[in-house]
Amino acid sequence: MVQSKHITLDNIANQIGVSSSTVSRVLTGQSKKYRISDRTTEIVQQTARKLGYVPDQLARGLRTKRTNTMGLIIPDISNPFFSSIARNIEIQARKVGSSIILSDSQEDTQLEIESIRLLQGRKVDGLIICPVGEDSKHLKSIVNSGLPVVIIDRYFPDLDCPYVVSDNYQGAMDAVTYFFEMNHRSIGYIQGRVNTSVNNDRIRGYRAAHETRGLPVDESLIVGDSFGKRNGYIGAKILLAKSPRPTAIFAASNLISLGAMTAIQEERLKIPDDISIISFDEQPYSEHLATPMTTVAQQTSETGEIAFKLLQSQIQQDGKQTTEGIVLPAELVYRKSVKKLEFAELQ
Amino acid sequence: MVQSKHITLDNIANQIGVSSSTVSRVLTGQSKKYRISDRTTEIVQQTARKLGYVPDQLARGLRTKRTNTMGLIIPDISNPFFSSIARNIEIQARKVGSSIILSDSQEDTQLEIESIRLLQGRKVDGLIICPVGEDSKHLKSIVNSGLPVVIIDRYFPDLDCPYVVSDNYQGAMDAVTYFFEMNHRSIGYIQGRVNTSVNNDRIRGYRAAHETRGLPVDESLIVGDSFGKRNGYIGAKILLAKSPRPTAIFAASNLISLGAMTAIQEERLKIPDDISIISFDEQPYSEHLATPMTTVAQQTSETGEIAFKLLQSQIQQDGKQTTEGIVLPAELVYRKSVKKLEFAELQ
DNA sequence: TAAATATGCGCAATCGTTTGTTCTAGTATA
DNA sequence: TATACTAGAACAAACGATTGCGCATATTTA
Repeated sequence: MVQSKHITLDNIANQIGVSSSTVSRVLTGQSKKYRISDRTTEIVQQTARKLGYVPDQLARGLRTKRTNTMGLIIPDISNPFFSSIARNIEIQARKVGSSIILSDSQEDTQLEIESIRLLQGRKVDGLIICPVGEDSKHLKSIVNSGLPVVIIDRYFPDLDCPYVVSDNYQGAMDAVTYFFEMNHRSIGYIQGRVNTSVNNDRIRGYRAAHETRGLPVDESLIVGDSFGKRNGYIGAKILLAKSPRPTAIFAASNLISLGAMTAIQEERLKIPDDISIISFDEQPYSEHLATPMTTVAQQTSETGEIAFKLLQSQIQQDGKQTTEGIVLPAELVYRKSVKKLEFAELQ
Repeated sequence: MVQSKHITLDNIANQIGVSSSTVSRVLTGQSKKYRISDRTTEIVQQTARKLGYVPDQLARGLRTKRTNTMGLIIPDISNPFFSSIARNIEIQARKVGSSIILSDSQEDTQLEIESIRLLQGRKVDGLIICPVGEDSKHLKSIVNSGLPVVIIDRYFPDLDCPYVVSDNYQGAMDAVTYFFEMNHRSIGYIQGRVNTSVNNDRIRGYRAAHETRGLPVDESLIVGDSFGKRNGYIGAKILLAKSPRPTAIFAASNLISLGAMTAIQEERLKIPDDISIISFDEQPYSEHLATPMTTVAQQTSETGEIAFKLLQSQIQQDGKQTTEGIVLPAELVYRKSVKKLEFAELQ
């Protein structure tokens, strides 16, 4: 293999005595358009192949203003919910020859802002962001700058930008309604980060379910402030210490329920006999848990695919967005973590 | 905000009446070296900040031959084992201002090869690869090309390239030995992709544990051919159908054990009463499973961090690698999925 | 006071591609 | 035979940043 270093268009051009522009045109499939002869075309292609030419995307991007690269900013890629989305974005990207630059914002708005800067410098064609905070100032400024952006998992009412989210309202409503149907009346809610759309919508669903039944919401049953495992643990500890103890817990994420389970275990309580639980986020392991978990499943692979396609079309239309937002249904997956209370058990 | 479009060095230079080279030198912190006056330095910095200058990494990379970008090729980013590694790589990268281009090879060698090409074109400074197949030809050719590469999770004896792997041999040995200590004698092994170093080493450990005890290996107890969930399901089905049935199953990955659990459930068997199981890969949910799972824990975050640092130092030393390979211990996490057999239960 | 050195910065080439324009033959048309 | 096309390809200017070298002044040294 004569792969001395890096083969450039000029290398090829010199090798066969044509100009680099000719080589470029052939290799980008513009032979016809620029009337390159079949013979020349053939020779160029052969030589390129023989030398193992790989076009320099930096140079190309510099010239064309298109890098076929997209930025993906995720709060925590190790969370299977996000990594599943990421995977589907990557798979779509590959299909059209795009690459994904991954940025883990570590649930930190400051890092998120830094990531945006970084990715802008890398001249990504567009950005898919799962924003971490309540504030959308930095997002607004980048959307205004004309860079195509798609938001996932969250949305901001005052931000004019396409988004893909689950129907968190309906999902929470269904879950809590199901609790009601199983005769639960005291349902704790371990929420995620407050003031995010995800959380707001789920809370709204939680309240709406109560309202529909004409039941008041006990505000002291709403605890927590993050989507992490630790918060699940703490939230459950608090809920379980109340008396009377709530009979059910609604956990706002897979990590929250994991933490909650640890707390429940520590208190030597059994699911669902002592406490019922429903968790947002279906996971491969949900059915294999000590008590198979009733969950609210979000469509992660669809989220990824749609987000990418939304971004793509936005890029192709040169930043002009046509779609407003897409809401994907969230579906309750029934398992064993909710007990049907007999009326005798109710206080 | 006067962020018309993209601010370049020239924009700044014109604005304040200096040359773009001066601006460049100031902004890259070379004022002293090139004797730029404090006054000029100050003005340049202010103007750059005011205009919101973000250096074009494409142009910079084209000129400097350094992109501060690394490629990461992973078989399945939605697998928490890999996403955990990916996360730690990204966190390290961020610390030094590097970006990660993520490529999901979808367990397909062909896609892996494509990914390598793609990333080469994007002029990554280096590559971290978790190779999917048994073949290392394509890896060898890229290592020879001088591009810094670090292999993770696997290694190839004939490939001169730094790697970071778990001590799969020891991990498997410990697991199987523990089975023996609990009086198991018939231990099924649901293996992953054959002929990968991971699998080879685990098999070696499995065999060595037998050998140490002077016990023969029943080859029919070694089943399976992939690290996926489906294979776990099928493998378990096969093992459970044998008679006499093995008393224990060693699952070569988190996904395999997940699949195996489904099969075990279908057969209406209980862990550990009817069948004991140990799984490779510790997961956040391991302790919350129907039967808390005894696992072989790999150090995923360390793997990511070390891999990145290995790559970094290789890049800084301009491709000359000094390290051979790093083996991280794998630790048995004891839980409840292994039953101590009474001798009466042995055939 | 002449020579030497220091200070502060600009010139212009370069990285590898793309692309609008131009150039040169050969061929067709009038 | 002069003119007009056409085919085929080269020229050269970008894109934005970096960097070796050079060029003026200003200051110091002998």
